[in-house]
Amino acid sequence: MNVRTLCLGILSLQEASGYQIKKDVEEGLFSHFIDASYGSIYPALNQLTVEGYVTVRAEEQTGKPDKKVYSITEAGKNALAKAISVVPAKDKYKSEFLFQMLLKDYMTPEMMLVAIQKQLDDLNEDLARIAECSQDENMGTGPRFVGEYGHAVLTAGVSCLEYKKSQLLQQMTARAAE
Amino acid sequence: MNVRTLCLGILSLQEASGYQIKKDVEEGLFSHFIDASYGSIYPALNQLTVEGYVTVRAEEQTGKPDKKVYSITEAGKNALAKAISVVPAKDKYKSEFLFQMLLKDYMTPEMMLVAIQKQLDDLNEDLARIAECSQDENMGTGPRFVGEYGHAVLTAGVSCLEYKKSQLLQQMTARAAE
DNA sequence: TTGAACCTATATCGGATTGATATATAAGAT
DNA sequence: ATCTTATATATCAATCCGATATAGGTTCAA
Repeated sequence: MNVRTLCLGILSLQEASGYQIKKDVEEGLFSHFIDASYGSIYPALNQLTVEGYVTVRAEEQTGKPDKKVYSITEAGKNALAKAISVVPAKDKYKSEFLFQMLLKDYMTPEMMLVAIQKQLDDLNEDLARIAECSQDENMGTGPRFVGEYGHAVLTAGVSCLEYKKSQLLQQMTARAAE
Repeated sequence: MNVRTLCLGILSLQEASGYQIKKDVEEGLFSHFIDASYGSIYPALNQLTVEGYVTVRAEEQTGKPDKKVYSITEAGKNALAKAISVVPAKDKYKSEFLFQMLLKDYMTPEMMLVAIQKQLDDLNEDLARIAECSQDENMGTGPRFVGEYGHAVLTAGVSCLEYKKSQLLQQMTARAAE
């Protein structure tokens, strides 16, 4: 799945500027399973415009720079439906944290605690974001599905790490008492 | 975390060829949280050799092509310890599946079922891989930590999807009965 | 027996993507 | 006054993926 399809997907839910799309993938419900940078979003929107899958209109704003608002066309909706009606590729998950834990013999217990706490903070931040999005009563079934899946997975990660953290703290105090 | 650090990490556990590193990343305990292609592994190994962080030796094999076995040096171990003693970057998770579910209004129920089943198969495949690795009694505490975390998260995903799948099947039979 | 399919092994390259940076405007804080 | 933060678009070097090329060896059924 490339950034072009990602943009079509977001624009199928609401028209938006490049900046807003970036914000959606950074802070919205999308944030915990999608990523894209300005360097890929802006070229993608330009290409989609040329291909006729989206239209642009410049919108003046008071107190803010003008923005280009992109809207999906019928051709774009067809292209989107076609692009997502495939067997999904396997999830990609990259974790610097787990890589560190795998090599924890090279780390001090203090550094390990810092890493675990960072991971817990990250997971709880995502959970808070999902909880916030779930407030919205008129949320569609799609976002609800994604939110529930995310909640289940993140909660399991938090539980596991809270346990690991307590174990580590016990070990550290035991060692300090010697 | 770049591919150079990844290679150093793997070589700190065992000496290996570029091909073996790729296999580890694809099928080993690493597989569900790390990814790297030949196109990044081979250049990384060459660079690490020049930098003096690894050494190479050619090894002849009967019945197989010769291989270049890479070993980590003391300088390499120091560089590794330094590289992983940092606050870890946030996990990156990309899911084509969740993107599809978010836009499920553009999909048929049949296609949705296919996607959910694919995701279940992927999760169960990872769980099986972890179970297989956990057989090893002399597994260090690092791999055990990672295996337990992976097990917790993946199991939660499977439970959630099994429920979603049963709900969808009910809806489909109900609709067919009309 | 032969050739199709598959495994080990290294290497390269086009194209996609990231992360950082540049530019511009304006609100709000100190 | 000046600093930080937010909106908004754009570009680019460095990195990385996915596919492909090459080459020798094994297995096994037609």
